[in-house]
Amino acid sequence: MVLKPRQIALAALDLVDTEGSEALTMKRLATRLNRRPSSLYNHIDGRVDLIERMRALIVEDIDVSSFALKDWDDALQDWAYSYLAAFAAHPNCIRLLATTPITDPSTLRMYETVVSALCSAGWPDGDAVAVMRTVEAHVLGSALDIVAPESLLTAEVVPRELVSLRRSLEPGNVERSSAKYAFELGIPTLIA
Amino acid sequence: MVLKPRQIALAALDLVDTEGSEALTMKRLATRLNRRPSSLYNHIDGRVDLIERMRALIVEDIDVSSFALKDWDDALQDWAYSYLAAFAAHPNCIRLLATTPITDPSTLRMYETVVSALCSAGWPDGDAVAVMRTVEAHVLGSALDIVAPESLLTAEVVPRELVSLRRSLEPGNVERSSAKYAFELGIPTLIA
DNA sequence: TCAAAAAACGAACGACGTTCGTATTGAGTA
DNA sequence: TACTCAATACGAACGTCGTTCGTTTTTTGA
Repeated sequence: MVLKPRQIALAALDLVDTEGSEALTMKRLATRLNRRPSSLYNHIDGRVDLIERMRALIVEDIDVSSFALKDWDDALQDWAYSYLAAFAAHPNCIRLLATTPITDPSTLRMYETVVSALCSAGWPDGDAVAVMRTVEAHVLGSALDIVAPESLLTAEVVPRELVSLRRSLEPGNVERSSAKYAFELGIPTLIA
Repeated sequence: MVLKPRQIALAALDLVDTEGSEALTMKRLATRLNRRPSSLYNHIDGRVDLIERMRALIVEDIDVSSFALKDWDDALQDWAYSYLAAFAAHPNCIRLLATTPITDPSTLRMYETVVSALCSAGWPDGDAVAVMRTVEAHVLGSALDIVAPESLLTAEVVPRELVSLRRSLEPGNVERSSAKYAFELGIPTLIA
């Protein structure tokens, strides 16, 4: 049972999925792989490299095929949906990835596909990446909100006096996600 | 020269503003205050408490007065602008605050004001907080993008083959911010 | 002036990521 | 099958981090 970098990243992904992003330590990861922390460095370049490999695994699930088939606005919408779904499948990873500089080649290749399509559709060079990142920022924000509403704003910490906020945080807000989808759906039309 | 918690948070804010979020260590912060790390614990409860105090300082600059004066949609727009401006003034703090659970009372009070106004305007309890967080997510995403375009996606790491992406990342994309503002301006109307 | 409270300090702790030298494993070849 | 050499696993160690504790120093206020 030789250890491959991809297996390490998969184990890390599962670790974060099941125990949260703060559980991602070399020690705990090595334990899951029946190794010692130092052994992992024979396969990966360190923690940030590990996170970039996790990013690559998630980005694998993002579909960019629409850019070759549809108009830029429809394709952008498909991309946003696929992007959202891929990150929503690994909610605990979002904050981890959002705070690590992107160096993963496959992610950059995805960006290239999007920007290239936008440029071909007539968008100026400077604006194409802006459009893409605007959509991306909203997708990431939505993903954070959809899957982890209590991660940043929890009902327990809200004082009793803030009645409106408390009432709104009661568990009856699952329909928020559909609102998010509707909102996200409006993005491309808005840019157009 | 007695040390007050607010001064510590202000020093931390300046430290992160000038040297980046990774520079926020107790040692470096204490050095700026002519103290030793352990001394800080006589005034603050630890690192997360410190970050919450930094959040409070930034939230101070967010204006919610419109909710008492205007319709909910106009007020929401004013709030979003003010929110964006407050965070854009401290770009290096955004990732720090976005990854720390919110417990700061003044921030929660701001949320209460927003949600309360939305509820008074007829929004259902469950949806009010969703609307607010949707706008907030977009504001944070935009703030990250406007002030730190190279923080996550830098031109240096992009391989030579990805020509469209490289071309789009050349320094001629300052006008993106105006696009962001236009985009953000459309949010309330979109929700309506 | 002086006692009590507040604050600053050094030392120490455990956890973390990481490096290094060495032992062990495993794959390919004689 | 036996051997060789590279790949891999390992323990020990390092420096940094946040934090705690007991003690000393400073500040406060009566």
